[in-house]
Amino acid sequence: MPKLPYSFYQQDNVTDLAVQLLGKQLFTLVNGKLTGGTIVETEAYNGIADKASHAYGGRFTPRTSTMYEPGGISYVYLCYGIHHLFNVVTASKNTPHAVLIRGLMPTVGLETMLERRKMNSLAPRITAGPGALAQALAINKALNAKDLLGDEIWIEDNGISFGPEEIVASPRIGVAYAEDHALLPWRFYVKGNKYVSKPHA
DNA sequence: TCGCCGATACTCT
DNA sequence: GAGTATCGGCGAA
Repeated sequence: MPKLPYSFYQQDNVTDLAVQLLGKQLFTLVNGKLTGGTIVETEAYNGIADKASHAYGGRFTPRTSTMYEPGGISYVYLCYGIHHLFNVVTASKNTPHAVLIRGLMPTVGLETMLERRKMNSLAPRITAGPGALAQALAINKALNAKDLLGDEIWIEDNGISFGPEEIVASPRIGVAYAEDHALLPWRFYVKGNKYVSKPHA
């Protein structure tokens, strides 16, 4: 299956791009283990204009500098001291847009994922939620700022796409501090899918 | 099945 | 020194 080209990642409209990522296949190859699945939940972060973004107001720190790179690389960071979160950097250089991947339907490397998650049997929580899927795919800071057309972490298009009636737009999660921007419907997920994180619809 | 609550360490002020 | 784009265990129904 073809990997998504740079032209896909460098689109300016980050919310459109977040919708288009639903149904794409995310893979990692870590320590010789291939794991991956279908993306079923995303959130858009709209650069310097978005109060919920780390780059709000043009904030530029060692951590956020990755987001200012041209679209087509990963942005991985630690949240709440425990969880790694995986984002796709989008748009062109110096436009710090990003899409957070929040939910994945596992298809490849189930045994490896169960082992990494310390689970005995398959349950939706194996990859439902951004911290959970990062652990299942062995995503950590070593995978920050990686080329998404490389051979450690990448996204493929296998032709799966969801119709508008299958996609739900809702407010983003955990960003209540973003005031008026907290209610923007920039979280997108596949209706009824078991691998979507908490608030289902 | 649902909702509450605490863990935990890194980043920036 | 404070705040954080979360998860999972526990108890109640």
